[in-house]
Amino acid sequence: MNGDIRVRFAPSPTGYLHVGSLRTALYNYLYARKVGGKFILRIEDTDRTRFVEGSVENLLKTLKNIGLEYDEGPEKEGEYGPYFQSERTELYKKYADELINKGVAYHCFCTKEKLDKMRKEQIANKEDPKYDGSCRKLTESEVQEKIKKGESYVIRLKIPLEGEITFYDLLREKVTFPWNMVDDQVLMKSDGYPTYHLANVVDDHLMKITHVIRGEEWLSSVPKHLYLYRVFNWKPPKMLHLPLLLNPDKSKLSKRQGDVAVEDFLNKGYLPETLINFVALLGWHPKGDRELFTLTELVKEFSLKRINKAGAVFDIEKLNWMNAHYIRHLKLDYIINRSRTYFEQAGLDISDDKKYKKIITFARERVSHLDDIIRQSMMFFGDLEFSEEDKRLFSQKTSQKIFLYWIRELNNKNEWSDEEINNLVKKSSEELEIKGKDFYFPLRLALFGSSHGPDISIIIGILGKDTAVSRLKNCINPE
RNA sequence: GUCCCGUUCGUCUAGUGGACUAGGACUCAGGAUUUUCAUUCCUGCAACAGGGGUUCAAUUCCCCUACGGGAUACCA
Repeated sequence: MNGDIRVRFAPSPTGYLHVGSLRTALYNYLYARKVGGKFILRIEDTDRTRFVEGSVENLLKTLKNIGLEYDEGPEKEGEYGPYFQSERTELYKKYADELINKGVAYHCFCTKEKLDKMRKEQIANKEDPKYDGSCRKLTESEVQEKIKKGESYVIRLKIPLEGEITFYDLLREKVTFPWNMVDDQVLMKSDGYPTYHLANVVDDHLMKITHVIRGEEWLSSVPKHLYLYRVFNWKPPKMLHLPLLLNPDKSKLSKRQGDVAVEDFLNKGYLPETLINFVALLGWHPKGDRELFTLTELVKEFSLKRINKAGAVFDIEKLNWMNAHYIRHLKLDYIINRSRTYFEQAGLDISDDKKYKKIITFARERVSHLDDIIRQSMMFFGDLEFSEEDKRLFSQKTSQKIFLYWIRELNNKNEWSDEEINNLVKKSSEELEIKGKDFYFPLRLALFGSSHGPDISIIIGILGKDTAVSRLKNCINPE
């Protein structure tokens, strides 16, 4: 029905996928899926000075890992490619020339040094820092002469000098900017690459983008963009500027105050399900109180109208809670598979499937991100280490009695069910007349390495009879 | 500085001109369950930025102030 709706996610490859960008991508994705439109990925790699080797691959991988599939983009060519701006420079040049010919753009030969100096003086004089437009006045022959001499130049847009522009943002109704606040934007840099503003407008038009959904940091650039649409005589897309994601101190979410790279979260064992769910709720909320959603459910619920206007603090505590929830409630096999890599990294042997499964069943209740699952499982591998205090507890008569009793009983059989172990717990406690803490603490400590923890039956179920017995023997006093 | 955007518990948010004693979630505190730990469950703490209007009535509409954020690059 809305097959003509086309949205895009247009990151620049400067390192990693930021969680803020993830949210932008997600909202674009959700909207496209909701209305049956197309979701396009375009790489905005026009700044070669900030380009980071490998970051495109990284970005594609992260998008894939998180489960956001695009309809057109790198490695998935559609009708409107290429989807790398660096491969479209001829196009931008063509359109920039067109603007020059129309008289709405001009060559500017001002050096960076000159511009920096101008800006500093303007600030010192309490003027608005702005290009003074000196190259606007150059005649055609002056321009040609400078070009012939090999002077480097940029192409600037001739922004109207007075009046104002009003446009409609899907979130905030009317927004008005006075033109004298808008600078003569550089369209083509001296290295022959376009700036964001030109490339973005040209590509959005050529790629038939109908809705631009992006971060609020672009709101004040809208006048430039709309002016470009006007002088090209193109129909502008609808615009929607998302509120920013914030640090706890309310500044723009940044690396300095914690993780912001999606891949880092993924590596730490935050599940894609969590990240999607959590980030979706930062600045958007469906009707009602529900907050746990799968991607598919989000698509069903999503509506641009319910996006908030105010910035949202990225609260790691709530992320942790949600991730812990998913770790506990998603399919066990899924968590088992996702956890494997952490055990491998730690060099722990998980070749015994049954044992490994039991460990995950136990440990998933106690972690909020998967890389922590190792700390919760260590005690089932290798030898336990005990403090002096632990050893004092072991050497108590009652402790020794418990250990001897259990070694003897356990050795009667090779396979023990949970129920049998629980019965043995009861029986031994009664027969030895040792109860509560005095009974459980030494036993659990000897088997598990901590006096607090799961049921004895769970511990022995994971360790197996042989390991359990050998751990108990280890705590028997020599005399 | 200037322009633009925003403002409900500490945080994410729901909400409507009167049903609001402002709802949910996270955190925190207390309790129940559990031998202990974790889980689970219950209870509690906690907000409409301030000031003016409009109205019979404003958290909800308008204006101002304050505060926060964004932009002000040959970065995106």
